[in-house]
Amino acid sequence: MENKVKVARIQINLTQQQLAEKIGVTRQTISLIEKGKYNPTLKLCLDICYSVNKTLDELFWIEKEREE
Amino acid sequence: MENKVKVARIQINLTQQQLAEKIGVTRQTISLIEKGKYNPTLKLCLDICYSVNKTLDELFWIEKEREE
DNA sequence: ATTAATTGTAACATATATATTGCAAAATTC
DNA sequence: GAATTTTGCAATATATATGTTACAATTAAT
Repeated sequence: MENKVKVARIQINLTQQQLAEKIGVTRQTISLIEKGKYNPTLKLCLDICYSVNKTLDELFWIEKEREE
Repeated sequence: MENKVKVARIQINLTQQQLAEKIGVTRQTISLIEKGKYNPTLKLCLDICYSVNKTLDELFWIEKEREE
């Protein structure tokens, strides 16, 4: 579950801890999401988006791999 | 957790059952998501997007309510 | 080089997303 | 309007997202 959370977070100069607090989630959750090891909930994705001023597509969109 | 899944699904003429099968999930899950009673997983959101040819922002984006 | 701050990760607990089955209500079709 | 399809929903079960705590590894600051 790759994404661009880490880049966006660093762009606005937040640590995982600070982002987590802003959202109201634990740092571990942020860490695991950034590492692509979690499949986050839509609500959490939205909260992350709001906190870093990005949209869902900007942070979480993944082009569908072609199926032939 | 409002969204535009139902509209998109009807646009391409699928029943909940058909969409569910296309995605590999149960009809109940689709039903609850359309009703806004579920907070789906990012992976599931993406799979729905792929199945109805929409992006995350198109189906699931919710403008942040202004806080003050 | 040490210290402090940040991040990765593991084990276990809890909350909740999703599955399963079944049936009732609505909507479509004939 | 009866039959069929589609959808809503309830109860229970299972899988997994997230929390909690703690510590190691890495990076930044002094």
